[in-house]
Amino acid sequence: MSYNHKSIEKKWQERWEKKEAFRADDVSDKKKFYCLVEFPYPSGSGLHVGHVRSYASFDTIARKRRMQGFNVLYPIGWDAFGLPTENYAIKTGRKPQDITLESTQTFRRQLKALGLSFDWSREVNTTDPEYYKWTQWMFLQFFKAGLAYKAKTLINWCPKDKIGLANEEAAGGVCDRCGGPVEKREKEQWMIAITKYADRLLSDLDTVNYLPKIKKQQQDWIGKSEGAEIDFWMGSRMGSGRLLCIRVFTTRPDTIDGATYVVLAPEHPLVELLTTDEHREEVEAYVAIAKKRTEMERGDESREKTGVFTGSTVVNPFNSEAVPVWIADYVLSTYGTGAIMAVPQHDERDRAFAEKFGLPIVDRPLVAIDEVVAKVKGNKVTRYKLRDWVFSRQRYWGEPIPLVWCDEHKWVAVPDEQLPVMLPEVEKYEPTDDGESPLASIASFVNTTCPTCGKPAKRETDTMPNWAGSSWYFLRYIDAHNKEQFASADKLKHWMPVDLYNGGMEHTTLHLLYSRFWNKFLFDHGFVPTSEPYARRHSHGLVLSDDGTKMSKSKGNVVNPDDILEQYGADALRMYEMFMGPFEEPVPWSANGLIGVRRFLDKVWMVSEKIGDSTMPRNENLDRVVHKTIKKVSSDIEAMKFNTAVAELMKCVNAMHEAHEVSRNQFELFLKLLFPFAPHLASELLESFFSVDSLNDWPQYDPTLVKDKVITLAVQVNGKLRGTIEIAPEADQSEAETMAREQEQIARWLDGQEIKKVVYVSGRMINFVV
RNA sequence: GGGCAGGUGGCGGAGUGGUAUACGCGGAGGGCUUAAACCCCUCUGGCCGUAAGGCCUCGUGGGUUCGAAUCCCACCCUGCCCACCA
Repeated sequence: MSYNHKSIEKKWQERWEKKEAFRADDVSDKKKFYCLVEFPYPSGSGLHVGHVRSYASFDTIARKRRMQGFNVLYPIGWDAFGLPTENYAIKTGRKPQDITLESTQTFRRQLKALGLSFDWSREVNTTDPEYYKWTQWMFLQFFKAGLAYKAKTLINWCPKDKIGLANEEAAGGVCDRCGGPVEKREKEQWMIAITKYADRLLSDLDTVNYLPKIKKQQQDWIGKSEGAEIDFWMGSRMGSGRLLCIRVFTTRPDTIDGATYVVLAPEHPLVELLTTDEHREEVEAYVAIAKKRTEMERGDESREKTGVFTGSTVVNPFNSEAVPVWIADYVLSTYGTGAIMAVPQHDERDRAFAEKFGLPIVDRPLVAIDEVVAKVKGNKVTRYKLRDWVFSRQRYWGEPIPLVWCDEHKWVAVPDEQLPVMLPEVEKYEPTDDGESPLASIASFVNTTCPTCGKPAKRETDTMPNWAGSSWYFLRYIDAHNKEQFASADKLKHWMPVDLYNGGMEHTTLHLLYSRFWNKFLFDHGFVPTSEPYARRHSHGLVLSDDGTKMSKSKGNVVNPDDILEQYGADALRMYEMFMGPFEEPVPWSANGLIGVRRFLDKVWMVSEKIGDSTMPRNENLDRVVHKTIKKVSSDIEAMKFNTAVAELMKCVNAMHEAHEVSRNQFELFLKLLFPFAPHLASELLESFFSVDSLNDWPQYDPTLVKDKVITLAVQVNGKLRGTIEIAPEADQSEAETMAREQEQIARWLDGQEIKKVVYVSGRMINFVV
């Protein structure tokens, strides 16, 4: 017997929309609960079943919280700037604005068809000028605080996308966007000094509740290490008469006595000066090759160590021994000082290098760190792996950076009242051949006047990365239509921090770190009330294709939610995605699994047809089942064990299905538990039998009913199961022992044996040790 | 190479010191039906046995324990993340 999901789901979605049933109150006596899911990038292909897993699971929590009397904020919006839309625009000759509008319409329709309880009145879109006005304003706060600076740096350059990448986006030497290899290129870029916050981003992890693996990954990414900088001086003056020194960074100053050579990164500024004439040719050839190597190649640890001698020596300041200076690409210019003291005895890489080039390996005693640092006049320093954030993109589809170049006043901020700096319409979206943004070729955009002196000036033509808009969207939800401020202080104070935040593991070191930093900066300047934006962070596992691989358009194994909604309904899809496996872990899609969940919902419908009247005597066994279900489902939702919560609901319905009669009260309790998982069906049945108004409380279990009167106790002999007995749970050992011995089966095993010990665990088992 | 998470029936997975395989899928048999679908009932880890019952089983091998999928040690394998960070 199948229920009509189409009419039921449509009816309730319309009703919720009309009533604005999920609108959060900015002023309320209720306790607030801010429940956040990462907002989607509205791609042309529509919603992915992976989105559904995250949104449906958190919808369950949001709905349960509302029933529990919380004032719940569960918002949604669009993270719409970025390359996929721009590349699609280039390919099709359409405007990114039009493509984005179309994609968001598709996503909105699909999300509404899932019956998710988002507060649609707070929808935000990062490409809306009313939104990016504030992204630009926040960038200017960084600029005014001296945290945004333009620097000529070696950047990761993707030759295919013609775009500079942050280190985080170029991990492993591969472009985060297109998967192609990344090159090094020198470029003037806007940078944001996230490293100034490295220590706080690390230590404040102690104040938040993140999944342990998320916390660990952030710690590793920030990569704090304590060490010392020590100068190795040249023994004699160079030809110019200057005395040179190499400053090395080491985390092991105590091993300095065993430092038998020094290594510079090929990009180190002293390479030129230290190379003697007879080694110049060799050194220059090596440096040229090293520069061409991608990070990927240099990062390949299995690769044979390479290097070259400069011809110079410096003095180990601890023991005054002369040590040779080498150049090798296993030393990175971007970490520490770009120079190391090599201690083959204590470092595997140094050892491999020393062995290959016949450098001395000496075993010498360790020295106390403080003693070394004092003797060699070094200084203790803390270094981080974290790099500053490359904030410029030579691309069209992003927020224009609101700065003006004036020859007299250098970089000048666009005044607040002139924000937003609107993204102009252009003919072509491709970056220019020299890699500049398409905005650079629009004279009417570029040419302006200096806000300070009024003389002719030029606008910055780079745009921001799409991590900009997503770094503060959770703040805008709080006051989405405010024209005077990004959000009012009162409302921020009411809602922040986010109580629970869910997203993918792939955003742990990008979005999550950036947005924490961004929020901390705003906090330091008095714009937001909390130092940390998210009190608790969780992550969901990928929904894989049924063959266990990632779903991808190119492989044609993408499951379209529209087809599922049509055939099985929103409740079935939502519940199946919660049932398919543990929330945090990747799980393959299974069409059969979906059918199983739909059968369960049909069974709920069938049970409704046998609901008795209120004069029926109580079926106490079924009462017990219902109250156990209340207990388990409640705790499972809190622990985000949605899969076992669904299993428990299934058990309950199976019991109701088998029972001769199901009372109104029993069924009502069950429907309340079902509501956060399958809100349409539960609402429909609640309305026909009871009232949807009854959804203003979450069922409480009766502690006496969740305890069984009689339990099955396992009886073991030497730890092996030999039988079971039915007994009261509170029975003491002697009762259980007597009863067990009466069992013929058990008596046989104990016959003629000397019982050394009896172990009794009340409610669990009794074990005879013979 | 390092870190993290894992390895349980034919499949997705429950169970983290006390009856291994909850729940779902799939499969077998039966019922309903003119027939099929839906639905309902029973069975469903392996081996031995007519049965009662016994033995084996949670990647592999050891250990701790009255008792181990669960704790410890070693090894093998898979996934994810990081990867020459001095």
